[in-house]
Amino acid sequence: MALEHAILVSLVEQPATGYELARRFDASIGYFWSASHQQIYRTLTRMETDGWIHGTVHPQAGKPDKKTYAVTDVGRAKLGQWSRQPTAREPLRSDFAVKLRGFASAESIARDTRVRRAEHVDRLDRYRASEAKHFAEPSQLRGAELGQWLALRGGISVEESSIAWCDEILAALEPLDGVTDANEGPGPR
Amino acid sequence: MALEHAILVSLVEQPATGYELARRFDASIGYFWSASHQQIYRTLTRMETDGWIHGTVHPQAGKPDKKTYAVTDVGRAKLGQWSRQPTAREPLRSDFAVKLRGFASAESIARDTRVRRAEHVDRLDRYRASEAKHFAEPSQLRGAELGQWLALRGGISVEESSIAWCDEILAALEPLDGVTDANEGPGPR
DNA sequence: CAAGACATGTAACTGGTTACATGATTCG
DNA sequence: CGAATCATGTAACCAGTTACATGTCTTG
Repeated sequence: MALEHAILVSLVEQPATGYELARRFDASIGYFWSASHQQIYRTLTRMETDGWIHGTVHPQAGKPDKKTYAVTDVGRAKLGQWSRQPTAREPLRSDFAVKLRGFASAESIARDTRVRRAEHVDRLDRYRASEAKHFAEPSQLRGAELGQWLALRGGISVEESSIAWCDEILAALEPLDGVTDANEGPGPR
Repeated sequence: MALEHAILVSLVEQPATGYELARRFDASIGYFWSASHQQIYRTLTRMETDGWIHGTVHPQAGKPDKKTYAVTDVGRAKLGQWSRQPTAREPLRSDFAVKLRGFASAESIARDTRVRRAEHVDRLDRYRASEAKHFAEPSQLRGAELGQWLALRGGISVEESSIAWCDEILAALEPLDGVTDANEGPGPR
């Protein structure tokens, strides 16, 4: 039920076509809510039917038409309503943690952990760059900007603690190097 | 695709009935992979059909029969195979972060944040208690136990950073107290 | 100009959620 | 003894993923 609201948040910030939205969901808003372009198109259709957004078609010579969506008053109202409602607990689902708990192979866990660590470092860099660029003076922020900054702070916090966790795992696995098993010898990968 | 594997991990640790599993998914393994009892029953049926687990029926006088599931060799093999495969990135989905970013009402965000903070504190306490009880001497851990401990460490790390984030949000909102709006006056709740 | 990437979508499948069902046990 | 809760499930619906489709633009 919340993809719709994530789309509203994004369209309120700036109207967009389905394609542009899809790209925002690969970055920015996508850091907190992921969605594929297929989902987005389907949801946009439903939202327009329901009158939450309104699409304006721009014919393009030779190309397929573009349709830019903007939030209607109804949409704004729905978003406000949803935002004010208490948020339910957010259940976790981490394949990685399940694997770790099962602990079938120290080697593959170490490999996974290194990959994850690199991804987290990458994200953290981007978050920090974004913070430096857009929110140099946090104490001055109000309203929507403050919200954006706080969301970003959450992302930074998550990434930092994820990296720390990866380091903890790698440190714990190190002493096991070579000790663990027989089916990891050299060979094709 | 991973509920099955979470179930395998849990059943390897200790065979159980569907109901017992459902309760484990409210705690322990459920901290990393949530699932409702309906999902669990459905998945157990499929897993038995596929030969990953085997259920033994215990007739009970007056009560409905109990069925205890244990992992078969096939299941063990499947689990090992899955565990050794690289883990895909885990997309985030947080209603809370989306709301924060939309920032419709400082009041309701503060309320949500306080509730979340309390939940995180609660979990953190349980994790820490569990750590103290089961993993007093982490440097001695090996294999499955090490995995369990590292997973728990991840939980602790997530909770700690979530609490810190909540505090940051509350600190940023405080100066706005009373400034924000008109529709929050005293009244029934 | 053919091959690949970009831009925009539909359709089918699968996993997760919500609503309902049924009998036993406990408690006021 | 009736209401609430425990224990165990089925069914229908909805959201998310994967696979496919189609036309354009870029580039070697």
